[in-house]
Amino acid sequence: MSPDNKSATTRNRLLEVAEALFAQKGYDAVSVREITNAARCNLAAVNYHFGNKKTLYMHMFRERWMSRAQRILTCFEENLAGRDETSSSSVIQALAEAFIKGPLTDEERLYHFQLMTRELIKPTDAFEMVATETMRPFLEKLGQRLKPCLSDTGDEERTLLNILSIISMVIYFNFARVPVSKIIGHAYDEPFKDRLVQHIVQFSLSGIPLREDTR
Amino acid sequence: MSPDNKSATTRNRLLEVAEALFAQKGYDAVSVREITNAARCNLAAVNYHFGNKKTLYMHMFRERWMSRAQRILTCFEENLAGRDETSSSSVIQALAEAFIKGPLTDEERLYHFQLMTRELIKPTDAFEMVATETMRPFLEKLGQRLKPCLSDTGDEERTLLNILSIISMVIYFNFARVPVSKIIGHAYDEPFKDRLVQHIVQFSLSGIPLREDTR
DNA sequence: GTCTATAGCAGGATAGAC
DNA sequence: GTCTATCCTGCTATAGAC
Repeated sequence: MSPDNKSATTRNRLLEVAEALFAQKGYDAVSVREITNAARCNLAAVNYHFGNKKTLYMHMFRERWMSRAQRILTCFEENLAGRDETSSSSVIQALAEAFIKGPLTDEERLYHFQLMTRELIKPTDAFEMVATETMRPFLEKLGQRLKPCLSDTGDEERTLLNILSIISMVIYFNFARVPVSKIIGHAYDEPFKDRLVQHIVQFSLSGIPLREDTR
Repeated sequence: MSPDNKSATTRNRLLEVAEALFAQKGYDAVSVREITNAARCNLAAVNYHFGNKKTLYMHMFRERWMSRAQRILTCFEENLAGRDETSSSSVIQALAEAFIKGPLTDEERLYHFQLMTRELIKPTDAFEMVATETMRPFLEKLGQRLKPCLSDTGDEERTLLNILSIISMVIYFNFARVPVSKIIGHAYDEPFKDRLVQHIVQFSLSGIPLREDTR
């Protein structure tokens, strides 16, 4: 119930390195030995603290991934608080900034999106947890913000597709950073992130910039 | 050099089941035993035909994934041939249809995108191959088609971001079919795919549909 | 080309000393 | 709570019969 400091830090180190390794390599590609070596503790520590490897993964998701998602959501609302909350561009910019610039370090952000993308391709028990406790409330909140701005409020499916499309860009430009960097020819530095946010806002609001005669 | 039919079919069965299993579970989660059992052949067959597990994966990517990508590209160009090739909506619709409806069965399409997404998260040697032989030429071709329609032809980065944003939606709505189905409340049937293509075209051309006073 | 048998090793998990 | 030692299962890969 009240673990002493030493056990708490071992437990936390395990969660920390587990997140990094599971994100980079995927659940099956990481061995418990690799995790405990990286956390500078004994092989048996995983079983002592979490019972088994699978439960470590679930605890990692609950205690680290979901709290990060919460930080992003909080950042989104703080971004919005300082702006016109009823304008669609404010909402989308607040959203894009929370995800692409946001409160996370570049490393944290990469791991966060790698883990989520892995769950999207091959959902585990963690996905159900994330879907009900994080994604659904977030989609609801986002829907409430955006619906007043949308013209087709009657069509629930179209509204959802619009929101998911914005999310798809945010996800893509985060989890596919390595190949995107290769394609555009430079790294994800701060100026580029600013341009990326601007691009997402503009694309979401009016699509690609078209010459008048080619629509 | 000229394998008889029997060996060819064993080899092909191996490639076929390997693709399905690697796509669904990821490289490390699939054992050679599982593959050879599913292909109804012997454990040693993988080593006889491909040397080792890793080489099987690479051959699978080269012989199955890339030929599928080629079929999608061909479909894109056929879609385009029947329409106004200079209109941006034609180009985007041809693109979205090639990927979302296209020449693949639903199962093939799912595997195709799962494999690509796995390579995006954690690139292997296959990614380099795909990047140079498939993605780059495809981006070039797409760029040539779309650039004449875009108004900011001077800014290479903005052009790329626009193209990547369209691609991000196509990828997302394919690889995340399961969660998207849950969110929208029904399966990816043909009518929905039509609506999805229309949505992607419209979103790409003009973004979310806004009420006049909320921009 | 296909099979069986097995070498050789790495994996998750546990028992029990400290 | 942390460690060492160990069990046992399952893995990749290969040798060699057919």
